[in-house]
Amino acid sequence: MSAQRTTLADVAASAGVSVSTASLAFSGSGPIADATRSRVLAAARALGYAGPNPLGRQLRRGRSGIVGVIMGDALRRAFRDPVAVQVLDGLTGTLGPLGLGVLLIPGPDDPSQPAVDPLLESAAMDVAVQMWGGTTDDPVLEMLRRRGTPTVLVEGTPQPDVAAVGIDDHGGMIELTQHVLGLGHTRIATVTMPFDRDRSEGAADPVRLAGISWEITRRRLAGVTDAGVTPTVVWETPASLVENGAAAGRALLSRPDRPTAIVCQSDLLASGVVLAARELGLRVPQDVSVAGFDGLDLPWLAPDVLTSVAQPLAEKGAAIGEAVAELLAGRTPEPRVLPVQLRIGTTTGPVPPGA
Amino acid sequence: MSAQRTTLADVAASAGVSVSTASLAFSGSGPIADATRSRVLAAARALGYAGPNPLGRQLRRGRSGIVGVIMGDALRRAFRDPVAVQVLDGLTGTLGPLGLGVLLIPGPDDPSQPAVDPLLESAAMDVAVQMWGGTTDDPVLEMLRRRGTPTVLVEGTPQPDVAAVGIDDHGGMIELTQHVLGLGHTRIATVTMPFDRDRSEGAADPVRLAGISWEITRRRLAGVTDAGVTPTVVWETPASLVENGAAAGRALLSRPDRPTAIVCQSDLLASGVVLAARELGLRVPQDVSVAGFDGLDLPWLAPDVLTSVAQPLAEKGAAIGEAVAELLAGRTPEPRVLPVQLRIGTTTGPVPPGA
DNA sequence: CTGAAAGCGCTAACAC
DNA sequence: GTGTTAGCGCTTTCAG
Repeated sequence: MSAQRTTLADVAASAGVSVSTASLAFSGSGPIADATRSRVLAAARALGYAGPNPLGRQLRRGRSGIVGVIMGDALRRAFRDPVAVQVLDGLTGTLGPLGLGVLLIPGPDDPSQPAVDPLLESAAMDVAVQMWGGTTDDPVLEMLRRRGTPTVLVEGTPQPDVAAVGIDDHGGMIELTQHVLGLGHTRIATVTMPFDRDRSEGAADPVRLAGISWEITRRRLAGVTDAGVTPTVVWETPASLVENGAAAGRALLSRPDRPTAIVCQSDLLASGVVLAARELGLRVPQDVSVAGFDGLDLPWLAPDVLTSVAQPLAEKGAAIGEAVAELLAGRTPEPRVLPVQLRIGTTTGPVPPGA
Repeated sequence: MSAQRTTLADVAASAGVSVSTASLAFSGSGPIADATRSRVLAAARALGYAGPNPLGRQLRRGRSGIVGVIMGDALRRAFRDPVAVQVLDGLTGTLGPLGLGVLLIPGPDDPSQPAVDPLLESAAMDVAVQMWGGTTDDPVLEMLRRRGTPTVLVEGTPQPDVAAVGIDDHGGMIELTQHVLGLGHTRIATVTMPFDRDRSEGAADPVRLAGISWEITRRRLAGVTDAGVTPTVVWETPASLVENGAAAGRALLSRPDRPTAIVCQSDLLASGVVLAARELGLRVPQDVSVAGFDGLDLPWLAPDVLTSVAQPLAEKGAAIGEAVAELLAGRTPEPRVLPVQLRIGTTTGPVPPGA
């Protein structure tokens, strides 16, 4: 088409005004005569000019209008997690009206990959959102700090210069565990989310338990132990998805010292455990109680309804969006901890008589 | 912290070299003495400079490194569709290594919203990907053309200056319908994806049928009719999700002239129909056959396996990524139509004797 | 191998 | 109301 993209200068020349005036015609801010504006816009239309080049505008303003969202996982896994998706939805809902766009940044996939996605070093973004916690000494947070990118940390341990949004998962987990204890269970196993980027799978030994670097995993596990339970097994999964829960369930429920209750760190994991139990011919909750965390709506588990701890997902997304807006305004948002709520379903019941 | 962000010029001054030399130290391209480079990098580290400001670089290069992905739906819905998610995953997989990031752009939500998301007018992007077809006279494509943004259209009708990636859904639908016909069915209903931004729900009358603006919906419906079937009912849904399929199923299967087979335009819709059938006490496929489209893995439908037309989702994502790369290289990628494959499951069977 | 200079396209003071 | 001017931070010729 054109050898040279048409610029605001071309439009201004064509309309017989200065560039700054032409700029005003588009930005709307600042005083400009209606007649002048429409003359500029007409010239623009005639030249096929679709509005100011965002790149020039961004450099000048020092703002890209982009919020980098670091998913807690490779995108393929992240998108399979309704928790991530619903939070993301709540977030985009508040960001959109602010004229901010979401740039997806994959989280760690496997240890063979670099620890931080290259986009994190090179992409333009005004604010970053680190979804899903973060690890101790997180290389992502370190990178962000080096770049001077204001950051919202979701489900992480509060840090000096980082905004925080989270839920009371520790408290929720205590409550959930107490519910299970109240039903008389003593042989209680727990299925956790990944410990670290290594993503091992299986029963965790004490050494491994001492080195959980995923903060959210550690905090939820602490909820179980702080409720006074020493799990018969702490089963680590490589990802918080149904199939990982199913694998955990198969393993735990085939043991000679089969637990009478399994407390899981997510609903997806828990529903996998329920499926595994059914598969093994065990009745839930008569033979084994299963509890999850998140409060998802899982219609395909019907007729069962998972006992779980509900977290306000859309509100969490909105809270993140508000924190982003605060940071952009140069303010420091207060850390927010959203409440959770124990929701008793049909998958937990009294300890079996014989056990 | 600093009143002024440190720039490449600061680093250069501190290292005692010119800005252009400092630039070379970071970009790597171009000749530079090792000693000089390390001196620059040391100075950068000392000043807490994390690398060139992307905004400056982008303006200079005329490239943002951003690919805008226009989801076919409001994000909240889009992310609930495994088809969209898996394609997106395949896409990011090929884009990542190219140093390109994905900016999420919501598609139309409901008619009360503006037809094109504001991001589309204002965000910087080198290429746009319009997922999930497009409508006739799509305002999105028009906007993109006006802005001069090279575009990849997924599942849309090929256009002069737009790259296209799609699947042979028309052919797949014909094959699927023929399979159903071969089983002896004559009372065949079909459940479609939305017709347009209005997102009506219910049996479509001839007037409405004549005005389907969602191209993908029209093409798949044409597959059914081109196989020689006149559906007893064409049921339009407001979104391609399980609950919409369930609603359709309840309605269609409660009619006096209950169809013996229901061909759906997506697996999500089809699985909703299967659930509705079970709910109504109908056996699939003994009482009613149900077929879908996409070839998703739907374990929770077990023990049923949906009869469907499988499309290569990850490959589709990769093909889109390749088209993006071509456009960025200034070339015009050939339109690509990926093959689909009929996959017969357990949800279709012979027409019931009495019917 | 290194430096000087030009300019990507735009906006925001500031002067008129 | 409108024009002039000065950069935003960087990369890339082009000389040296």
